Amino acid sequence: MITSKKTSRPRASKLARPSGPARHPVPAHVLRSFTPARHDHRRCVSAALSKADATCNASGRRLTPLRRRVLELVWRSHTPVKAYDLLAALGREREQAAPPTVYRALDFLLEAGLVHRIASLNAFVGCGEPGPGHTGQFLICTACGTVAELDEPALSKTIAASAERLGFEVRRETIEIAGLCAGCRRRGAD
Amino acid sequence: MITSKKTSRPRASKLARPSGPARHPVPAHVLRSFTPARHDHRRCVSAALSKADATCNASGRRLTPLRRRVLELVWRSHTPVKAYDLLAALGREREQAAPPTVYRALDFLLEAGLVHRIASLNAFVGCGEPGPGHTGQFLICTACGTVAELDEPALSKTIAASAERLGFEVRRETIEIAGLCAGCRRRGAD
DNA sequence: GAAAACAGGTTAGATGATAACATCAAAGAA
DNA sequence: TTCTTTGATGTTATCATCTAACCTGTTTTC
Ligand SMILES: [Zn+2]
Ligand SMILES: [Zn+2]
Ligand SMILES: [Zn+2]
Ligand SMILES: [Zn+2]
Repeated sequence: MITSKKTSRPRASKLARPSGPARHPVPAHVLRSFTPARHDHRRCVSAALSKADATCNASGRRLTPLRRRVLELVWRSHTPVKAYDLLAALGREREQAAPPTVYRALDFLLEAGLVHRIASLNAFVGCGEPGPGHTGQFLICTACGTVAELDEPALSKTIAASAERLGFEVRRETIEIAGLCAGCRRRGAD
Repeated sequence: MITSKKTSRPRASKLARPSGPARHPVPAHVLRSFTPARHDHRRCVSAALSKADATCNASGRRLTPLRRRVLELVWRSHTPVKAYDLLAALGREREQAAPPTVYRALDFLLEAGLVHRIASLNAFVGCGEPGPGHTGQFLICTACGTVAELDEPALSKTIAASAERLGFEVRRETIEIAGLCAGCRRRGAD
């Protein structure tokens, strides 16, 4: 884990730019997702928790200790977490933990836009950029399990155009791309 | 169901064209999906079964009576079917039907590309255009439950470009767009 | 025909998610 | 403050989805 703690914000454009004519810069949190060995994950966690505090305060939602703890557990890695794994983790630190405990916390976090559900995996990941009107677009590495969240307006636009032609009104997008991340490709994962 | 059985193929272009400058024609099976009252669904079913026979023959797969029957049940509508509904339907017509019966049949049909799994619904739909290298892109009406399959190269291309920038190798796309179909919008569904 | 591969039956259980009701704490109203 | 309402969590039970493991019979292949 390399830290570089000083600068107030890691500059995405500095780190990114693998080659192509990137029309818009790759967000920092995406990069961190796919460089698990090379980043200080504690920063991801604390950033996520701060943002959660902020957005909940702003929207009048109550980020209770339990909910906050579940969010923290979700953020233990960039790999999607199963509800029952969360349940097990909770069970280790408090006596009372039943399925509804964790599912209710997850419902809250989903509602608040702090986590996303990965439908194709029945699992949950923390959202790196919580905010309104942001739909989940995910790259999922089948080798290391890491999930990176995209935010490609072009993608949504293409979908909107397609839907438009059929008179279809888009409400929710579920986009989950499975494959191999750069790291796993390099080390010849299958 | 209104029939109009005579013409050898329903003309997509005739029915479609809601307004826009459709860059490529909307495939017939997509249109049929979203006009449930206006098409002879028996044609969908028999077409699907013929194609299934053909592709299985071509690829040396065995479309056994059970598998064929499950496919037929999946095709009872353009609405995704739950595995346990299939199981119940099977149970009504034969004595022996347990979960593995239907899940194994579904696995086969998925493998053969004859049905798709809708991850966001834990359900299955028949594939209108079975064939290799074709990834699922779905529009799902939350009001009437109808699912239409898209095949938008532009969409895949956009995803590929995005993935490229991150060095990500795409293997499988899960694209499920929930919303309202034209019909349900007209009749003011929510 | 024997061996191998495959389809399906059968039993049991793992995993994922929710319903319904009880209890307690926080937020608002009187 | 005290009452009231709302919301968060505990608790129990159950439903829903999916799979492992083992067995039997049927095709394929040699
Ligand atoms: Zn991290
Ligand atoms: Zn990876
Ligand atoms: Zn039809
Ligand atoms: Zn509809």
